[in-house]
Amino acid sequence: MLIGELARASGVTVRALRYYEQQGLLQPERSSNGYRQYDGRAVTKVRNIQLLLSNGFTAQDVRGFLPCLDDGEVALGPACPPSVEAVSRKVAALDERIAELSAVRDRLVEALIGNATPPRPGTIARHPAYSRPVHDQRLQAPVERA
Amino acid sequence: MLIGELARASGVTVRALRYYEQQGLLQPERSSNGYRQYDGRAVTKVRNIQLLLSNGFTAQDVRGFLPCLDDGEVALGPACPPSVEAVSRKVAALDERIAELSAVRDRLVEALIGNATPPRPGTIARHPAYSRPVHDQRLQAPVERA
DNA sequence: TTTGACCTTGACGCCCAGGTCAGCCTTTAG
DNA sequence: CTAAAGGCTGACCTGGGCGTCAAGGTCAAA
Repeated sequence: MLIGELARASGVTVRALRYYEQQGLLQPERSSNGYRQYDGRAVTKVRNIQLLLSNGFTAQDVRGFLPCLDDGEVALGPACPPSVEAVSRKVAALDERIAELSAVRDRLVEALIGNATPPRPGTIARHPAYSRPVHDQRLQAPVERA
Repeated sequence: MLIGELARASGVTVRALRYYEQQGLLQPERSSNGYRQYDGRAVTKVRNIQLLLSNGFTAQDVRGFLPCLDDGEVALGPACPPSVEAVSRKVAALDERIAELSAVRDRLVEALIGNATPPRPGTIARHPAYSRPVHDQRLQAPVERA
């Protein structure tokens, strides 16, 4: 697929795609006329890249994540100890970030509910409508449709 | 407390504090000599500001969050319907962001564990060491110690 | 009284993630 | 053959979140 199609499919701009490539996040093939050629997996990959970038990670951070987000074919996991360690660190970083945001969320919910209830750590009046959401949507798994 | 002390206490730079003020996120008192004077709650507030900024929110976004992060004295909650709605939207935005990051996290963990296990949505081989962390640290509640 | 730490307001600079424009080439449709 | 649509590179611009001087005021200790 060409760059414009990928842009539409993944919801980012053409400019952003070229920028990602310049940052080493994408390596599309080139057809004889010089046009970039992406395969179907790029859609998922680009969505994931954008997702990380829009959540406060830098392009360099994302470069670190990429080998594992790429897809199942990549040699990773227990067979590749150094990268396992690296990825573990990434997971830890993500956990930290998620915990931070969750904390802010909870604080907001507290503000919403406990009007006259000052934030007393320990026993917090919780409204059922604002209990923890599910957060279990799996990340875009590669959808080979091209 | 003076700006330098707040900076040390909250872990941000003096420059950042002045920037936050310029962006309308902080309104410290001024003593007769023109020095900024912060109270104890500022430490918490600043931490929360920095937390949001470093997680992809803009200063404008943070302005929207502030009234509820401020602390218990502020009139909010059911007594203040428009802001309740606004805050609800913020909570939703946070939930979305948390879900996104959680998804990335899970994908990474999958890469870590399921070496020869391609990402099959539904049944995913999970390693106990990489099950969901707790994420239940409450946000910095105001600690009046000054 | 002088030194040093800390404060003030500008103002310019930097990085990052793109936006935008210019000038040109290629492919498809009429 | 020509126009429209899409692609290419290069270059400059932008906005957000600060870093970093510059030039000076304030205050406590020596």
